[in-house]
Amino acid sequence: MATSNPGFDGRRAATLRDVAALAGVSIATASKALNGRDQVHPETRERVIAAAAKVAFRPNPMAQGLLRGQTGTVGLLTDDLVGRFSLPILMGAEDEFGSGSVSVFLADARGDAIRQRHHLHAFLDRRVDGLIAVASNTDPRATLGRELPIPVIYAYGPSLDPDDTSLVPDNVSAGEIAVEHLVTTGRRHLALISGDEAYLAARDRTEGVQRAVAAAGLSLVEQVMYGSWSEAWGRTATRALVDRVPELDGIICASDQIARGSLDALRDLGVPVPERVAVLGFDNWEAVVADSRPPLTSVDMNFEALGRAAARRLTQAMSGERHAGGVEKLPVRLVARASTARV
Amino acid sequence: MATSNPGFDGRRAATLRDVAALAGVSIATASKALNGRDQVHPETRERVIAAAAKVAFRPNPMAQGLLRGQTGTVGLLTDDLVGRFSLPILMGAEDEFGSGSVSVFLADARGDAIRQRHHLHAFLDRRVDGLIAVASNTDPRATLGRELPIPVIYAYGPSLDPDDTSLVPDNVSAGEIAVEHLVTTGRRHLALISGDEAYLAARDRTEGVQRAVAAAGLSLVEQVMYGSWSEAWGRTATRALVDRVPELDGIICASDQIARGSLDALRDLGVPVPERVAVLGFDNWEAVVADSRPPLTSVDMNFEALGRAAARRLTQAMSGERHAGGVEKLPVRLVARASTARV
DNA sequence: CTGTTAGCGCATTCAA
DNA sequence: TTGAATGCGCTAACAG
Repeated sequence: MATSNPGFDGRRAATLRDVAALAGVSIATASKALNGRDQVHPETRERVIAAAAKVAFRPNPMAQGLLRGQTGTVGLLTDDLVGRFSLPILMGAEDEFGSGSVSVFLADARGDAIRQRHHLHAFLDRRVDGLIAVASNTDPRATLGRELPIPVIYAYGPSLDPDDTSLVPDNVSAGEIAVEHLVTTGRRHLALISGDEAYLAARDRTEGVQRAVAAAGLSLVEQVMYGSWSEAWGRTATRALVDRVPELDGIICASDQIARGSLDALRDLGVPVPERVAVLGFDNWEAVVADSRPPLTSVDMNFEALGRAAARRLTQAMSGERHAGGVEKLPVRLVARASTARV
Repeated sequence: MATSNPGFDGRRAATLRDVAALAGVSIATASKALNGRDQVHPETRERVIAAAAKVAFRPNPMAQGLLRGQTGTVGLLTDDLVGRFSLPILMGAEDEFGSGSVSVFLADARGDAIRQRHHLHAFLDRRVDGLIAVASNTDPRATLGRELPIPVIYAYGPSLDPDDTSLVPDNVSAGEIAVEHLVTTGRRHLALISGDEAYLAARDRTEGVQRAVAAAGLSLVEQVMYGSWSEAWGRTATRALVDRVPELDGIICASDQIARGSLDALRDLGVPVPERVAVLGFDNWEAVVADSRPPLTSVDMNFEALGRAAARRLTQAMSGERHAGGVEKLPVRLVARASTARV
């Protein structure tokens, strides 16, 4: 009769007890059978497995966690959930973890220190096994703490504490790659329209550009122009450039948005791209590069790969590997499109 | 001597046992004291609280969860983590939950059914208390399942199952609001450049536009133009429009990107905006509306509010409130900028 | 090979 | 007012 059914009721999630009862064995034996321990008769194991399948048994992670002192979760603490930059990183990390058996907690501090502490403590209270801190820009940032009981990987914006482990895109290399591409495709009179100088990303890209220009035996046709990250700045700077430098044949813009502004200005001025001037941006932001006229060559910062790398690093650290710490720069890549096509 | 220290060792997280030992009471008493149960001497309570503070005691959520059968976690299952649309929703939800005591698991299925099932089961295995499913567009989608043991809220893309609870932006209303704004600011000869007709969002916005145009005693100067969601389509359609309809004085574009293309085309053609033609978009995508020439009026879909609403709904459902299910449409709002300024 | 026992950390009986 | 005992679901000793 139904009333004599001692265990599984169909609504509540099945427990090991239900499985054991159904298979007619003890809880311990059921556990061993399901966990692949030897010392279990093959036939018994089969019965248990069948019973588990029948009631759709899934071990309660809280019980397992309580026992082994681990939760199988990690925290993703971002400062900029809506931002274009931190998001692909976050996605790469989620992707890397999600394919395994760790689950990812998400929290957005929005660049606010109070909220950051709040979420950090929420994560620690939850007993996450590790943490990835994703910044909203590449400027070095305060550490989350030196004495945290779990490993932390900083992604995008590195920690100021050299003992922490940080992964960042190589913006200097990005600048170099940009120049090399333009030089390779025959440009000689290059200008750089940078972004907001307050950002390390702007200064790093500038450094890379200058280094590669010098290495090519050239020099920029005009002093580096710093401004903002906007299309408007790209337009303004480009108009000034075209005015002052007739021989100009390549414009490096420190972001896709600036480049988009530059393209629009050149169009207004009747300067053909790429025939007379090549234009190149950074970040390879799909929404901008794909639909601009012409499509925009851009340096992709490989954010998703960065996120995956951070996840792998964290996994290593969580499994006990000790790392020296420090900042590791990850490679970037150029995506060529029509705006720099050889003429 | 240090060796006689029975409890807290400084590295391992403090347990209630440590607190109790330090305060010289039993575990049970410590528990009661910290949880505000009465039947505890005020002085004892103080001692316990002090001890807890001293060792930075935080209750282990796995132990608590095991006991009460709840995890205090929810799952956020999105189909489009990088997408502009689902992301603000996700952010709103995270925001709403994060301020409370529930933590948010994140998983991205990328529109893939296999991955979706995988993550769904991962969430269920984790014993999340509830789930928010965020789609990548507003088209109705398959339910995650009728017999799930936890409440689910569908955000953005509604579930096909009418028993499920779904929250979506009101795209029809969005179309109406757009027309009303243009009519109010004196435009009479309106055209609609829509998006990809395969998307419900495009058809809904069209419906709203047509309804409001009729209500204003007007009619569109040209048949609704369906195409893609791109700038290129905005440019193409606009050129055709200007060619065919000299009296045109208002263009409604079904997305900001289309509108951006429209603005660029009008600029190329020498048609002044907003003096001769007003242009309006949808989604209020900051990166597009702010830096376009002129800044673009757009209908904001209030995604963050939608995310927060979904979170609140889920919270209610998790605390036992039964809801009828069905699709609820949430209000949108127009953000006026220069592209539709009254002349 | 299988079952009994113990315990992860906590909250809640119930007895003192 | 306090404390000993119980159990959430599970795994790992150990004993049979």
